[in-house]
Amino acid sequence: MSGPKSGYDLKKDFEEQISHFWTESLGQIYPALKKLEKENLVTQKVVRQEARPDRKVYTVTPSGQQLFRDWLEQPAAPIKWRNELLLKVFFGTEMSTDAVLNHIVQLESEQKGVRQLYQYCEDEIDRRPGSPERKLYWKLALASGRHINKARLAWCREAKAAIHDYIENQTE
Amino acid sequence: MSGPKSGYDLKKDFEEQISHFWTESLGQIYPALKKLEKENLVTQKVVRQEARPDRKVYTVTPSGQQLFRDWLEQPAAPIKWRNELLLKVFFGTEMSTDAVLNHIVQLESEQKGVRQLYQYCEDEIDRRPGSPERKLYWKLALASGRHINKARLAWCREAKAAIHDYIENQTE
DNA sequence: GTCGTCATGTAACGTGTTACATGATTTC
DNA sequence: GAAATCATGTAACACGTTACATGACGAC
Repeated sequence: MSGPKSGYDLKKDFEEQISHFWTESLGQIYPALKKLEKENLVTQKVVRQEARPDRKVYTVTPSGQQLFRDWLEQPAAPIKWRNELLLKVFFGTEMSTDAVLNHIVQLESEQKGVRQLYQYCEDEIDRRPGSPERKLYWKLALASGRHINKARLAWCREAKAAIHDYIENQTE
Repeated sequence: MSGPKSGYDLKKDFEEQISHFWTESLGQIYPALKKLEKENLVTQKVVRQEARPDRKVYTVTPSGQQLFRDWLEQPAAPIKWRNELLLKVFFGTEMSTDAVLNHIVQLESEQKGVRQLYQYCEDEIDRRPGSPERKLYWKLALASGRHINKARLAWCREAKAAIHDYIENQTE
């Protein structure tokens, strides 16, 4: 985000700012930067350091910025679903009800942790420097995660109740 | 799901039953079935048909079922996030507010369509034959989608309001 | 006549993760 | 003394999609 960055810097940015909705590994970033340089979308500058490996700092070129903006305005690709937990719940008939409940309880406690993380992140945004516009969009992206998180927790409650209901009607 | 199936059958099952949280292409399914057969987790049976290509029908072996059950009870892998729309919103500072709003409005109308689809699916489950247990888990998996859908729509409303708010405070 | 469905599969390509390799410095 | 951090990168592998190929049938 804004300003010259090395591949390593980018990875850290991804992790702390947008890991909630996007992940990228170094094995992708380094080759990508090389490719972008070949296409003149970024330029490289080697910054020598003492007692530390050289940093290769990249800056986006005007044509790179143009391409980025064009990409930004194009409609986003739909999300591809790959939710292993739901797949397992779907096949719940092949397990004991306890095993299914286990999955749900695990998701629930995981999501309770996520909820706290979001709270912390939102406070962080306020504390950090940045323009109101920057903060607005950062918060919006976070807010989406918060809504999804809430939805997951609501589902956990509902799912637990539905399974308990089923068990009771079964034993009657 | 239950009973011998061909690769083609599987693809259709994936599409109509679990496409909301899992996708799989034929280019994955056919090689996978071959591999599973080599490992004795499924057996193949060729069913000749007239005026139609032969069907290769696969049945899960006992050891395949055991492995499947073991897999089911193991904790699910966490979801990897790749939400292009949120990534674009996050970089909203590089676009006009209108362009950002466009993305949100598009998501909103898409999700309104999804909402109707979920309603239809839930009615379908009731209409179709199946054990109460089978229906329970199918509905639970669907319910998750419904919650997430609702969360997305709520976020759209919130996001639109936040951006409009920002615009108003800007022009003052 | 063209398109979609049934039914299989391969091959090319693109995407993404993980492990490995280097090597000094700092922290526990 | 071990592990994490800084910083780069490559290579092997695994995962996934798409296009292609075949060929008959039925619907429009």
